[in-house]
Amino acid sequence: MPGKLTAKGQATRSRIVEGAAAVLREKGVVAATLDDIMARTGTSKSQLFHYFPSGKDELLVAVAQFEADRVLEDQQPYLGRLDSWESWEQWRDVVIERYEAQGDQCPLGSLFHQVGRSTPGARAIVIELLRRWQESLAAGIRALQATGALPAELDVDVRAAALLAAIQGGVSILLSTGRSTHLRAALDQGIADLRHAGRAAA
Amino acid sequence: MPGKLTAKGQATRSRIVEGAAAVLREKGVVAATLDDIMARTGTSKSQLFHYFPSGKDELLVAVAQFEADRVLEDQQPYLGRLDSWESWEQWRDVVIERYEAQGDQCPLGSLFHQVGRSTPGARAIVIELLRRWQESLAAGIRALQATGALPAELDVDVRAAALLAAIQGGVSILLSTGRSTHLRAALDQGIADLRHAGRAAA
DNA sequence: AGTAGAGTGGACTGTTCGGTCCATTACGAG
DNA sequence: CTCGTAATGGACCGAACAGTCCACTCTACT
Repeated sequence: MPGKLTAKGQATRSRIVEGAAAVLREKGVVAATLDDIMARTGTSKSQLFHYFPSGKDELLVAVAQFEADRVLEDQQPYLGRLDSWESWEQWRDVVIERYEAQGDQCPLGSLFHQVGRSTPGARAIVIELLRRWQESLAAGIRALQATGALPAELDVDVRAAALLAAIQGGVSILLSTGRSTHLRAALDQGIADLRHAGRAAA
Repeated sequence: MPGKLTAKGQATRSRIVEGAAAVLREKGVVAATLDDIMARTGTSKSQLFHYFPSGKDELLVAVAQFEADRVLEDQQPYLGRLDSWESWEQWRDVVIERYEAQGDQCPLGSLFHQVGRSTPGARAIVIELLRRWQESLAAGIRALQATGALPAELDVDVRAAALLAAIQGGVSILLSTGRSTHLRAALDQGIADLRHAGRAAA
């Protein structure tokens, strides 16, 4: 990678990453070729290798990072304020809506099946994404504990981990089957059980 | 595909499927080539196309079916008898053990990311697998209702769907990160909440 | 204005890999 | 025995595609 990037260079680089992300979403990691990305971003092959000298894999990792950031950004307004049951329901709706709209094209899932195994850096990106996601959920649970809606003894980390797994599974099933039933069930049941834990303590 | 298969033909065909399955597990769907499969199964290219005339995709679907069957077969002894809390715990242990042993090589996940999108038949295989899996869970819950351990009003289908999603998510995270924390949390929390629902009703 | 280095274009290459073809051998039914 | 069909071997093909190279242009800094 070039040590210096001029303003123009920066612009081109991000154009490549964003365009590549779009192509990958549409065609899938396996089918997408460098030529597709070139066509989409209006760049030449030499530019691709100019900004990502070690080739496709390096570009893929950059896209992965880009997409990972977007996942949380999208939910942040809701995910960051899980301090009432109402806000949990809102967040639930947003998650479902987002993934239903996205249908069976998952910007990340496919990316990591391809790259995650081989590249060491890619795995770190997923781990970090999941960590932050789970941390937000945990913060939400703690917020409810603070208001007294949930008992203090509740094991926040396990609950957050389980919830995150449920979401991931729901999404994963949505990707494989095209149906959002399981995602809905997972979120509804997860929140319901949380509420239940609150009621049981009261 | 040949209308008739002699005994020898049958044997070769399954040798190919099983060998291909092994290769796919080891190298991943993307990296595995027909030559790898030929080498592993001691067959020639003409044989591959003799038994799977439409080529790699058709073979991949056959492998997917093969693997899908194995997933449930493995768990069946436990999954088929979820009629006490004890048996649920046993099943939990088996699932975790199985997926931990398997590590980050998922016979199915990767397969469907590759084939599921394109081939119509492949998606049907996953859907059927999930349906049967969820049905077994639902049967287990109903068994507990029958013994009075769980209240009759409990929505079996949603609970089973949520549980299935939780498992899938746990596995999916295990594949991406290499850690089984979330799978454990998902199973533990899922079963705990189920028990909770039983206690609350009593 | 000049120059070093960033940015860009696009032809070219080497290889990998799915898929085709045909020749040869094994087999099973009549 | 023998003829039709299944089973097998392996050479060959062509397309797709990541990656290379070099020539040319633009930009920034002095």
